[in-house]
Amino acid sequence: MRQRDKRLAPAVTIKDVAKLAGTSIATVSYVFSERERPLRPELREKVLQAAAELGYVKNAAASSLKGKRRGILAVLVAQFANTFFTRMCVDIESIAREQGYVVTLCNSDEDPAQERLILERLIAQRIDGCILCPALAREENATLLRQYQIPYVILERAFPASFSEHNFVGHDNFQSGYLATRHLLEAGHRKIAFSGWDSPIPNVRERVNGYRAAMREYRLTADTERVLLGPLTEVAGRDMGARLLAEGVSAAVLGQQDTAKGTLLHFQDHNVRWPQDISVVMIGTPEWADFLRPRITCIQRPEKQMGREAASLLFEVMHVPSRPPVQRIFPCVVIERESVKRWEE
Amino acid sequence: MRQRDKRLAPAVTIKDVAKLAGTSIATVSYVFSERERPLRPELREKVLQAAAELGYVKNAAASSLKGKRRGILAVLVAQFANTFFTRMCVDIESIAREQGYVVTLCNSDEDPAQERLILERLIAQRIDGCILCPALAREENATLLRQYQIPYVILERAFPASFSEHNFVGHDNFQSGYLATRHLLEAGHRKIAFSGWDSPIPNVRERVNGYRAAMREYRLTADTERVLLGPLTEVAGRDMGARLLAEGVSAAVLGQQDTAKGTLLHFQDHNVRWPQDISVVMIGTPEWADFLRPRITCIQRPEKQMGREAASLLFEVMHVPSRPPVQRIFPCVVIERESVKRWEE
DNA sequence: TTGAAAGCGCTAACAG
DNA sequence: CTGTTAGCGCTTTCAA
Repeated sequence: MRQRDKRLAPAVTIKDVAKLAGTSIATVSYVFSERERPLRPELREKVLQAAAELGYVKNAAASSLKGKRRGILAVLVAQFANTFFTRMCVDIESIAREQGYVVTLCNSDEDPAQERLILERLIAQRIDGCILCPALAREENATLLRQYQIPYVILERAFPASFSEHNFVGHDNFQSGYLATRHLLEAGHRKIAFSGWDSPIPNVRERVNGYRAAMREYRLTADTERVLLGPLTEVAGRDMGARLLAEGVSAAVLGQQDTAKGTLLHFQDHNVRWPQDISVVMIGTPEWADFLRPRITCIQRPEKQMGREAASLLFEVMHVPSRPPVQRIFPCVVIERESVKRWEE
Repeated sequence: MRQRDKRLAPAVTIKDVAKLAGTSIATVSYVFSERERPLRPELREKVLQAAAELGYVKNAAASSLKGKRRGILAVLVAQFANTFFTRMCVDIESIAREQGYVVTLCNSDEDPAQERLILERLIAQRIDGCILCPALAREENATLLRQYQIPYVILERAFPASFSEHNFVGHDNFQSGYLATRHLLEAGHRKIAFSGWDSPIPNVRERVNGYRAAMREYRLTADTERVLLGPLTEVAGRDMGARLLAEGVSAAVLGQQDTAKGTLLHFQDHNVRWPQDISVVMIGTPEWADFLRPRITCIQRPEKQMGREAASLLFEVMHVPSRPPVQRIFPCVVIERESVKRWEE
């Protein structure tokens, strides 16, 4: 009676079901548990009946108290609205669901303090596992996960100093820069610039290294290199567009898709045509690229596979927490289109 | 000792903290509870110390057992990768975080069965509240939330038959169709088509109604109306592009952004120029529209405000569950650009 | 086959 | 001020 005073009727519990079915709570528990236990079929039926009648749903939180899994996985990314992440998340989510987990998708918005706060909340929820794409690629918060013994996988952004200490899924940034540059070199270009995000994250730096390596292979010395970096904004990208033209290069690697957007908008607004005026290769495959004509030659990262891999690696870690960390790096491919023309000196 | 046999060390609990601080578990509980209780400052300090030393984090699941809130809010959308939803989610998430909640973001992928499964999982987690954008605008699953007394807000897709029975936040679909059409009519167009998604969702139908209403205001009879609908794919959109041209209209309302993408790609690939060859107004503001030249006149929906409103309405419902349902409909605005030319008969 | 009962980690009377 | 204790809903051992 006192309970009825509350605004909400209390949720139906195992006890209510047991009473209605005329059995004990243990029996009800077993009916809804994964663990098998011999049970007279008609009793089982009665329990199921009663549960359906009352609309019983097992309380996962209570269940977790007794050492059962919580049924929650977290995915914490740094740039929620970035399609690169969104695409991976879609697959992570569907795999997790197949395995009976709900996924909590959070956004640190590239802010380590925010990320820390979110992780603390997630730890308070006693999540079963976490896929983390660390804000600004900072390691400190990953340590939290380790400290609380939560199985986790680092996604896409590695910690160079302790690379092999974490489970990791990412793509080969070096290779993406290398492939993009080599593609231009093979087309005869020699004055090639690289533009991208001037970030604390090693990813773009790795791409720059790939660019440099390719340049070296063609015996191009350091003084021929042109690396333009700037903040992660459209405006900065536009600015890089202008600088790219001022540099007088015949080709450019657009090394990061958000800044590339600004650069290409600048080109478009100033009647700079590709590949006539400048040849370009972009790292990434944002949706807006579908509208560019001529179409842009891109370096494609295998987002779907990466998402699937991150999820299955997480499950492996959850099953065998003592497993030594593994790192899985995915290669990229060149999607050749019409933004590169042959260059004859 | 037996505990140590497990692969994972057991999480530190209130008991461990109490022991180290040399106090009772009740005291520890109060230190970490929102409820105030007079407490000697130095004791409080000792508890905090001990907790920090052990790395104690309150178990939200256990806490929820005693009627405390769980600290989880769910957002379940039908099209996870659609920027319209993503943008709203970003704001919902940040508001929820301010209030101390973790947001679980799920994707039903426009499949009611999937949606039901997810909702059951969420109910099992005893989420504190839910924002639901129902797959195919079907009502059946919203009923689940009501049945389990979970505070909820329906987002963006209304149930016409029982509109006022649910808390709702959405934009004015009728008005968006109306404004788009009137904009074209005011520019002198009379042969105007409407294209969009042939969906079971009332939203696009409402937009069509808006289109019709505007046409009527200009004394255009039903036989001058041209409504083209098709599936939610780029290919279907391209097809609509071709049909739009075949219809010989001078202007079109692109009533849904995913099909609009196909239509505009078709135009682009067939050298159909806007506004020279056809004037267009699009409902929606997808990111790719930034690249279209001339720029497309759009109907903008206030995504940010809608997200914030959905979140705050949910909090209101959570505080006063008995509150009669309210519906909040947001108006749209015309963002005028260069895709409409004056039409002289 | 089934049930009784002892907790899981935490909250909140209630008693000192 | 602070500690004791009875649960919250569920799992699982042990006994019947």
